[in-house]
Amino acid sequence: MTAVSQILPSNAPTSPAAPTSPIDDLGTIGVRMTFGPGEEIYVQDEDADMIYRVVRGAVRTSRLLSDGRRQVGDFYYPGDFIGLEAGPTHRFSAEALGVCEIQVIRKAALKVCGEEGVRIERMIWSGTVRELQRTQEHLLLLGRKSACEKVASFLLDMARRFRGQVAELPMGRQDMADYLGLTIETVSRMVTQLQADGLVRFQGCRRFEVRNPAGLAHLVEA
Amino acid sequence: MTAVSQILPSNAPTSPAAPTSPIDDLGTIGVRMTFGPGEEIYVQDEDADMIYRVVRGAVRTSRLLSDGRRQVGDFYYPGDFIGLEAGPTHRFSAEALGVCEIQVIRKAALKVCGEEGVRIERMIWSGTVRELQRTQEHLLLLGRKSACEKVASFLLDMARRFRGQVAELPMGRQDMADYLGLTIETVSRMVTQLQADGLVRFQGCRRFEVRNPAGLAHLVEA
DNA sequence: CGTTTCTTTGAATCCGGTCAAGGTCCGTGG
DNA sequence: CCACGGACCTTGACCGGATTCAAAGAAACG
Repeated sequence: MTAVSQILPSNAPTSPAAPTSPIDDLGTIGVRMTFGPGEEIYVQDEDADMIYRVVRGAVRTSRLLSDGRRQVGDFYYPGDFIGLEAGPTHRFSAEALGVCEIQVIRKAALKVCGEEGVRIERMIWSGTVRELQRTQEHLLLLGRKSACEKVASFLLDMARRFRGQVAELPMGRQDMADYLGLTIETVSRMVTQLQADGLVRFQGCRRFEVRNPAGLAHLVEA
Repeated sequence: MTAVSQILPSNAPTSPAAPTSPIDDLGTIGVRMTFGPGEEIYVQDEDADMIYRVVRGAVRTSRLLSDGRRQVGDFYYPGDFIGLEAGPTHRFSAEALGVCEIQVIRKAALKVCGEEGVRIERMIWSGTVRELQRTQEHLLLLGRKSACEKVASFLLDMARRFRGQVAELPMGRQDMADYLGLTIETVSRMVTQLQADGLVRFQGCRRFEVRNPAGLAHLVEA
C-alpha cells in the first residue's frame, strides 16, 4: 500500500526558501521512506502501530465520509509528528502533498530503546499536546468563522512559516477548501477578494506574500 | 473566581437515570470542589497548573471570540478529565452546566506521589488521546455536515450515554448551537424536524428518546 | 504544442442566519 | 392558588453568504 523508498524525479517543487525549522535528531531509530505526490502514508481505519515524522516535504491528513465529502485534518511540515491521534486504528489518512521523506518508527521499538526511546516518547507527548491545541484552534475556525476569515486565517498561518518572505503553498485549492470547510470556488473567490483589498499578493496560485499584515490579522480576530 | 464548595439548593436536575459510568478512584490526591450552574471552573488564558476531573454533573468547555461569538469545545461527564489541552495557559474556559462536583489536582503534586501519581499520569495520557480523537470527530462534524446531520449526530451521541433509555440533556439549546456551529433557531428547527420525521421524541425540551435508531444513524453518515 | 488538470469567474439557487413574535416552562410573590 | 415576570424555546418571514452549476482561463505535463 505504501511504497517503500520510491524515488521520484526532480519535478518536485523544491521549495527553495522553505523555512527549515531545525529538526531534532531522532537518532538511528526507525526507517526513512520517500513518498511521491498524493501517495498514502497511512490509511483511515488501518492499524496504528507506527508513528511517523516528516523529514522533508509536506503532508496532509484527511478523512473521507462515505459519500465523498472530505475533511482535511491538518498539514504537517518537517519536524512534525503524524499519526499521534491514534487509538488502535487511524481515524484519518495521511498523504504526501509533494515528494516527501518520512521517518517511520515502530511504536513497540521505543519500549526497547532505553535512553533514546524515552527521549522520543517525550517528544511524542509534547507533539500530541500541540496537536490537540492546533485541532482546537481549527474547531474555532470551522465553527465560528466566515469564509473570508477562514481564508485569511489560513494564509496568515502559512505566511508565519515563511517569516514574512514570499510563501509557497504546498497544497492546492481543493486541499485548502477541505481544510477550511468550504468549496474550492469559495476559497478562490476569497483569495481574489483579499488580493483586491491589498491584503495579500499572489504570483501564480501557490506563491504569495502578505502586503498588509495588520489588516489581515484584523480579519482573523482572536 | 471559582467558588470553593458552594452548596446549592436542590433545584438541580438530579438526573435520576444518569448513566453512571463507574469512576476509577483517584485515591486521596487533590481536592473536591462543588460548582453551581454557570460557574467557571477555569478561564480561557488563565494559567494551567491544575487538572480537573468531573465527579458529578456535567461541564462544558468554551472559547469566546472578541466579538462575542462562542465555540463550545466539548461536554464532559463523570469520569472525564478536563483541562488536558493546556500548554502553559488554558485555551478554553470550563463552566459547570448544572451543579457539579469536580476533583482538582495540582499537576506538580503528581510528581511527588510515586505509585499513585504514575497511575494517574497514565490515566491523563489516555484521556488526552481520547480528547484528541473526540476533537477530530468534532472537526468533521463542523466542517462537513449539514445542520440536520449535526443535530442528529449530537442527539445520537447523547442517547448513547443513556443506553437507549430516555436521555436528559444537561445543556440548553444555546450550548448545543455553539457546539454544533449553528444558531439556536436552527437547532430548534432541526430538533422539531427530526421529531416530525419520527426519529426522536421529546418530552419537554431536555428529555428525549430515540424512536428510530437506524434512521437517525443513517443521517449521521460515518 | 496539445492535453489534462487545476483555478477563476459568473449566474442562479438554497441552506442557514437574522429579525421579530409568540409560546412554554418555572419560580416568585400577591 | 393564581397572576406575574423572566429565561428559554419555537415558529415564521425574509435575507444573504456560501454552494452549485456551468464555462472560460491558466498552469502543469508529456
